[in-house]
Amino acid sequence: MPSTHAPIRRKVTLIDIAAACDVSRATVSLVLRNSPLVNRHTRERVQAELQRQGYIYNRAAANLRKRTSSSIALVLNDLANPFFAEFAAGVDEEVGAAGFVTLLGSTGESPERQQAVLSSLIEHGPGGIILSPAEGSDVSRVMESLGPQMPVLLFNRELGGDLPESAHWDRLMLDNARGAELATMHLIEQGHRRIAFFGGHAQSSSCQQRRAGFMKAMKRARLKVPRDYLIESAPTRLDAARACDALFASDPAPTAAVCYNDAVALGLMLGLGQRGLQPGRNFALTGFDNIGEAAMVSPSLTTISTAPRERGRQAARLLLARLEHPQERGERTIVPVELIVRDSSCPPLAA
Amino acid sequence: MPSTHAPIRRKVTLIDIAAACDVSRATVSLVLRNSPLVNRHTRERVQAELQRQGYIYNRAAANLRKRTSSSIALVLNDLANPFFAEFAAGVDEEVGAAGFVTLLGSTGESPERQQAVLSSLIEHGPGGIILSPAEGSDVSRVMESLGPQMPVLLFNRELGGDLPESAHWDRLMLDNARGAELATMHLIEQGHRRIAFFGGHAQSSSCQQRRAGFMKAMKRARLKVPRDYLIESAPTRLDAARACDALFASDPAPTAAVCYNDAVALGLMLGLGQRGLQPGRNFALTGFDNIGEAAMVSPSLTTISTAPRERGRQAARLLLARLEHPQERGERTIVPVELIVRDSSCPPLAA
DNA sequence: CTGAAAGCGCTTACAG
DNA sequence: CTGAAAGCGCTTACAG
Repeated sequence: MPSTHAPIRRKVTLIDIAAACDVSRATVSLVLRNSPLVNRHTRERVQAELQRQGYIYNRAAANLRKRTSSSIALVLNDLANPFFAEFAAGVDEEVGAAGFVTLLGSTGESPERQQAVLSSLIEHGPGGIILSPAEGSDVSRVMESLGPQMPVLLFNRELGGDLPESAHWDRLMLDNARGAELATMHLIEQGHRRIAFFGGHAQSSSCQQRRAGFMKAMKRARLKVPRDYLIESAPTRLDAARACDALFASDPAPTAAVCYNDAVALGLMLGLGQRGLQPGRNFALTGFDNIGEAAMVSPSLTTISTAPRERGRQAARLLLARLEHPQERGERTIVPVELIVRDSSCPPLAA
Repeated sequence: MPSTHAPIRRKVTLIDIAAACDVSRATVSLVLRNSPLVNRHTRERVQAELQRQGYIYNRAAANLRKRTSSSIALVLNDLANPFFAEFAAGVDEEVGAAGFVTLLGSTGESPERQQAVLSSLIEHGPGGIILSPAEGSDVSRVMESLGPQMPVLLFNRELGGDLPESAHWDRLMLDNARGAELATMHLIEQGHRRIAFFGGHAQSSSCQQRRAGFMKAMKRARLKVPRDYLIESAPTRLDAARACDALFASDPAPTAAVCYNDAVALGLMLGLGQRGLQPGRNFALTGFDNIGEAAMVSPSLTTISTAPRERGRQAARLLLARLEHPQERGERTIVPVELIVRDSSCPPLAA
C-alpha cells in the first residue's frame, strides 16, 4: 500500500551522481576534492550532475573515514556577556575562515554544567576546544571528560589543579595584573591616595591577579591599603550596586576605586547614585574590559582595553595551529592590555 | 624502525570494549543506549570497561548510521550585537537541553557571506537552521544552499522573494509595527507633536514595519509627518550619530524621535550632545530592543522590550518541534512587545 | 585516468 | 539475552 505522505526525497549521495554519470564513486569523490587526476571532460560532466541533483557533501561521513574533524568547540560562561560575545564573534570569524565550524556551549559559570557541556560536545568530535573555564572548575574533572589527547586552549582564566605533563594545553591570558596596575597608577596620578579595589570574587584567578597589580602600584607609591578597602562582589552590575555600602563602611572612606571590571564599575556608579554621590565628581573609578557601554555611560569610564574580538581571533588561530602540531609543548600567551583614559570618571582629586 | 614520537593513542571504540568484555559490538551498543535487553551482569561489566578505557561515544558515526542529526545551526548577522548575543544564549540553552549542539555562523549582514556560511554549515548535517537573514538576501538563494527539505526557522526578518509551497518554514517575528506604535503613542501622550522616525535602512522589513506602526499612531492622532521627518541611517551607533544633522535640517525641527532601535537611539544621543542639545531635556527619544545599556545610559532610555533571550528559547523550541513534524505547514508566530517607560529620555514637552 | 574493495565507528534487523 | 552481517556516505590504497 503506497504511503499517502509526500515522498521524502532521499538525500542524494555519491552513488546517485556516480550512477548518473556512469563512473565510480571514487571518481566522483576525486572531483569533489578537485583532484587533478580526473580528466577535464569527466570532471565537467560530474560537476554538472552534482549541481543538477543538488548534491550536498556529507562532511560527517568524510570526517569519519578520514579520521579528521572540521569543528572547534567553544565553551563560555555566558554568551550574553558583551566581553564573551565579542570574543565568540572573533573565534567564529577565524574558525569559519579556516573551513571549520564552531560548536557552541555555555556553562553559566557552573562547574557541573561545564562537565555536562564538555561531555556532550566531545561526542561531536571537535578537533579542539576553546574553554573559558567556569569558576571553581578544575583540571582533573575537565581532563576526565576530554581525555588527555584533546587539544585545549584555555582563555581568560586558569583552571584549578595541576596539568599533567602529557597534556599540551595552550593558554591565552589577559595581563590582568598589568591592567589593574595601570588603572591604579592613573588614579594615583590624579591625586588619589585612598584607593579601594572593588568587586570580583576574591578566589577567582583573574581577581587575584588584578588585585596583585593594584597592590603593586599602591606599594610602589607607598600607599597603604586597609583590609576593608578590598571589597568582594559577584562580577555583575546588580551585586556591585549592592556592595557599594561596604565601600563607605570604612573610615576614612576611599576617594576612588579600581573596579574588577566594567560591569562592576557600572554597578558601582548606580550604587553611588543611590547614596547621593556623583561618580566622576565626588568619587573616581576605573573599569576593566572596555565594553561598549564604558564609552556611552555618563560619566564615561576610564578602563582597560582587552580587545575581546581580536582575542577571539587569536585564540582560534592558536588552537588551529596546535591542531597541526599536537605534540609540541603548550604555550602560555599573555596579551598586553591598554589603559583607555576617559577622565569624566576619574578627574583629578579636589584637594 | 620504531617511531621516536610518543605513540598517539588510538581512540577507543566499541570494538575495544567488546573485545575486553568478550561480547559483541552489538551488545556494547545496546548498553550504551541503556537497552533493557542486556542482562544486568553483562551491562555492569561493559559499563565498567567503558569507564576504564575512557570511551567516548562517536555521535557522528551513530548519526550517519541512524540517519539522524544532533545539531542545530544558528546563523546570525552579528554575534557581538547584544540583542543577538542574548538571543543566541537562549537558543543554545534550549538546544543543549534537548541534547543537541549549536553550530554557529555569522554573516556580518552580507548576503554573499550568508550563502557561504549556509553552504558550509549544511555540510555538517544540522537537523534544522535558525536564520536571522542578512539584509537583502532572498529565498531563492537560501533555498539553493539548503535544499527544499531542511527545516528552517526564520527569526526577526523576512526574506525577500516568495517561499515555495513545498518549504514548510516557520517564522518568529517581533511585532515591530505594534512596538513602534506604542513608542509613538507615548511621545504623543508626553505632548509632542513634531515627531520624527529616526534611523534604520528604509528597505529592511523591520524598518518598514516600525515605520508603519509609527505612521499609524501619528495618523490616528491627526499629526502630520513631513517627508524629511523620516531619516535613514545604518542601524549602528556611529552612523546614527552622523545622521543627527539631518534631523535638524527641516524647519520646524522635530522635538522628539522614535528611533529604529536602541543602538540608533544611543548614537542619536551622542549626536545631540555634539550639537549642544541635551537628550531628555530639549529633545525626547525612544529606542527599540531594551538592550542592557538602555537602562544604564544617562538619560535612561524609554524603549520596547523584546526579551531576546526568551525569543531564543522560543525559536529553538519551535524548530525542535518542527523536526518531529517536518511535513506540517509552516507557522508564523508574532511575539508581543512591551513598552518600557524610562521618562528621563522623554519627559513631557515643555510648552 | 578510472574502478573494485575495504574500512571509518556506529546501529539495525535477523537468527539463534 | 547475544552475535554475525550488512550498511550509513564517504575516502584510500591498490590495480589496471
